[in-house]
Amino acid sequence: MPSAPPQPKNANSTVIPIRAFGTSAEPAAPLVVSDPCGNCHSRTYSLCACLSPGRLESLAQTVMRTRLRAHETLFERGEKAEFVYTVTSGALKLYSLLPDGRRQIVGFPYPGDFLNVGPQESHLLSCEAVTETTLCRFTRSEYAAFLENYRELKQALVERTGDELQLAQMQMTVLGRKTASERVASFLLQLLNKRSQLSANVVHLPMTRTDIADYLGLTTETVSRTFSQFRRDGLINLTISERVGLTNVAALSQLAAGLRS
Amino acid sequence: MPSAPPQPKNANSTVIPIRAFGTSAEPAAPLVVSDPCGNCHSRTYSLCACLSPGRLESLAQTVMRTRLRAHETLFERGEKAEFVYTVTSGALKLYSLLPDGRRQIVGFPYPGDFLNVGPQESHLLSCEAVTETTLCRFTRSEYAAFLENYRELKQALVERTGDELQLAQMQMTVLGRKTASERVASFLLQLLNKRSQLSANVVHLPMTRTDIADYLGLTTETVSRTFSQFRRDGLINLTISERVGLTNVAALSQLAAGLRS
DNA sequence: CGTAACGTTGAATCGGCTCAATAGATGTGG
DNA sequence: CCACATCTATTGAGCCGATTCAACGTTACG
Repeated sequence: MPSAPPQPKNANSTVIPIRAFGTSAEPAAPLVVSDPCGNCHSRTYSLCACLSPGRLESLAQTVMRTRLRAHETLFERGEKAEFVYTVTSGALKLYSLLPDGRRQIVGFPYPGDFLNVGPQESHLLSCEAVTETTLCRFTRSEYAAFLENYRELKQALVERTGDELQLAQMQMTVLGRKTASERVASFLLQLLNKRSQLSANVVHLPMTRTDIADYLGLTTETVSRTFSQFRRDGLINLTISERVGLTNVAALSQLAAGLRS
Repeated sequence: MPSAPPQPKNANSTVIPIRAFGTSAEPAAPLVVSDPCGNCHSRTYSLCACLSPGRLESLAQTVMRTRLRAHETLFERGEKAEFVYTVTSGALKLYSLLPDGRRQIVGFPYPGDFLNVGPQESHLLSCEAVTETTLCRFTRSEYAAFLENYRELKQALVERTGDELQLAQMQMTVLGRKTASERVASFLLQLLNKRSQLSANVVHLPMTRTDIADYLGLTTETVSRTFSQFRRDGLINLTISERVGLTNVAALSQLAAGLRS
């Protein structure tokens, strides 16, 4: 592991090393970032949103901003869980693998999402970048100290984790009881509510069909066929494979809820 | 709703009204309980385990112990979420329903489990008793006050919620990627690690085959067939339908992990 | 008993999977 | 710029695991 470059501590302009993790051979160059948290796009909807400017600044002192290129691994199942992350840009996939290679993606962490907040010693899931992704990284002890000292942060964490649990429970319903087209419709609508909107009712699909399939408990072929069917039915507009226009959100919503064919 | 009977406040012997909720017509009679928390079987593994005797006692002042008969409803989707519960005995099912009646059970809350901890205003899931069940009930404001005053409780809650999120993620893998027999094997092993053990390697199945099916994303018929197959293969011993002896835990574990036929 | 609810078993069907071929997109080097 | 390789997405044909539909067995209870 390369050691971090020296880090001058000016109030408003700090050198924050940005490193590439995982499978990549050469680390990316350090980058000068002024007021890293103040300029952070995801700050308004991440956990940090609950912090006052002063506390945010003290957070900025310990944070290590990191970057992953597409397909690089952030951590793998079984590794010791040393760090805690917030996603600031890009997208990740969080998944579990069965011994024979079957994969279940349990979520696509997006900017503002927190990673690895559970109390477990080692990772139970693996995580890799879907696209180029930047994150804020804390050691678990730094993180624990912040939680102890900043009660509003702990409160926000409780609420956030509760929300994620709810999301997981909804996804269990998708996986256990919905048909292929209901699953795909649910997925598209989920993205529409996730800041991944390009323009009105147009969502970006940074993940491959295989990723979508592994998230929805289907195969690539079924996902592809379902997209084609939706297009034929006038529910979506699909020119590039990673750009979907939802032309009939009402019908998609009904489908996702199980109210249609 | 019947009003609660008067409640003398002796230190060691308190009248705690026990009421039946939900669909039942007539409420059960109040019951005198001495030292309700000290005698509570689930105390050692529920959230309360983190509290000192003194704080536990102050908790006992505000708690309302309640009872549900089998199949009674604790709450339904859409209802205002007024209360927070810990299960002290029995078992519940927590589920979501699609408009056409398809059901997904997302968990079977057992003694020690917490219910309704999320920050949401109204219930997103429904919950009903599998067997006769007793719970401790707090209003959300009492609960919030305890969390603010007893930091160890909030910490325990963070950890507990994180654990549940993990469990939900594992269940997503079951629902999205496992075969019928892998699902049933996973379920049996999950129960084995859940204090539902009757004697060595014998688990109690208080829920119906339909409940199991709705938890595993299968049909009753498939669950039943899989049990029969397991019996033929010498993996389980099934004389009464609600009592399963796991005669070959190693093989079941391999099956559950996806390492066998 | 009779009835109702739950569990088991069988036969036929079907939704989504597997296998296979083609099409499109992206990148590389000559 | 094209030729070629690689990777992803799409489409088709046949198959299979789980469902559906149906019958029967079992248990609980008045």
